[in-house]
Amino acid sequence: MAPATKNRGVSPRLVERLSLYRRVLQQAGAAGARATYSHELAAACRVSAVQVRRDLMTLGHSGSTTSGYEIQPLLSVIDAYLGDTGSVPVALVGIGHLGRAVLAFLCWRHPRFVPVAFDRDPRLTERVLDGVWCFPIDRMADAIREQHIRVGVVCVPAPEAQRVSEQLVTAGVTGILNFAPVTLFLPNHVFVETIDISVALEKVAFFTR
Amino acid sequence: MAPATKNRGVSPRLVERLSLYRRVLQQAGAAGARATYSHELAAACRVSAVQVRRDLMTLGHSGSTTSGYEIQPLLSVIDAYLGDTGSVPVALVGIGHLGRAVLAFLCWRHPRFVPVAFDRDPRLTERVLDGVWCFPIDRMADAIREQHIRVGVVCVPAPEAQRVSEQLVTAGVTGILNFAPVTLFLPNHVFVETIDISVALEKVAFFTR
DNA sequence: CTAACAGCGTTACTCGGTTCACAGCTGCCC
DNA sequence: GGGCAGCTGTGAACCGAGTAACGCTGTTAG
Repeated sequence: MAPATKNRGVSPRLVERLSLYRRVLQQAGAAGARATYSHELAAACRVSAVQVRRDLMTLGHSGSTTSGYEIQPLLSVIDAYLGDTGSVPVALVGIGHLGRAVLAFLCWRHPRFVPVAFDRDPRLTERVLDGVWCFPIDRMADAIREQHIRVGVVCVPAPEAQRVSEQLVTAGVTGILNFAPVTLFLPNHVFVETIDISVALEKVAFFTR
Repeated sequence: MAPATKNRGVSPRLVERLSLYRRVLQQAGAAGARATYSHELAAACRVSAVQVRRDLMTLGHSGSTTSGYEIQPLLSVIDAYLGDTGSVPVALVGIGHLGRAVLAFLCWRHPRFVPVAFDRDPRLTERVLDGVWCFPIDRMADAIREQHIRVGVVCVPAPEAQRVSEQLVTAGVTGILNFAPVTLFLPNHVFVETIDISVALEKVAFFTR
């Protein structure tokens, strides 16, 4: 009755942790480290050490008992598992403050994801933002089809989110990161991850006392 | 080893769902509905119907067999449970695009949360944004203490997040919503919720295939 | 040399959350 | 009026994620 996740047999939590591990390992590697212990990686991610070992076990990766895990090979394994198939084009809809925040973040900090931006407002489009050309939204479907874009990011106001995401899906997108505080109703084969700032704040407010 | 949650005996998932229920119920009520069935509420939140009933059971609320749950009383119960103690002041640090997005969202869509904004850059402060006065960051500790602010939102770049959140905590904040892609190390009594856009995107990219 | 130690890999278990299944109730239709 | 249909409430079963516990291996100190 809640089949929002066609998990492909993989736990989303595991993917989240692997993504965290990867980031920490990249930073550690850039800082000159060559190997890490499970408890170090665990502490850096607020996770238990056995959790790290178990996760790496499911990846089929083994470390050495003497110096822990070598960073570079481990990174390769994680990349392979997460499917690091080169750059990933992303359709970003909505260039308000939130959209621009995501845009800047992707361009400067996450070169793997290559965004293409769209907005309804003609005052925001037909120009370059953070090195990305912004299209009017009626060009969206064509652009998605031409570039075989599979991932969409929805940064539009709540009332437009459903319609925009439907357009994304009909154009070929199969995974959506949604920032609008609404639940999207889309075909089951589409993976939807909603980041609901409102709910998150309520949660913090609740546990803050 | 990962005691980041001092759950207070309550599951964070439950709080998230209650927050969703509340929003849906408010919208339904504004649309003129007077009562709703568990399966309707469930569908609107992408949850199973028994989950809804069970959640409401833990709240001690009962619906009627004939017409489901009356919206107004149910809203009251949820409000009471989530601790709707009037307005909640929020310290928002970092007025870049992300910060302004959160700011606008709070001011226009979520009047319960009353933000006060801070930034390091003097070009952004000493003025009004979205009806909120923006202070330079060296006024932050005083303002938090004076207004007894307990909730903080961190929208600063990753390298500054740790330092900023430490300042928030020493000034009296006990709950933080963190948007920076880093893991914060703070005293155990502080509740931290991290929204990691980078990880979320990786997850979508992974399950999109 | 060997004994203590530290870290990894793995299995068994625990625990919390979700779902199943069913009982009870109420209105409706024939 | 009696059965039927549909909803709620809830004890019990189920499931999966995380954890504890333990054996193994290599390292170090005495």
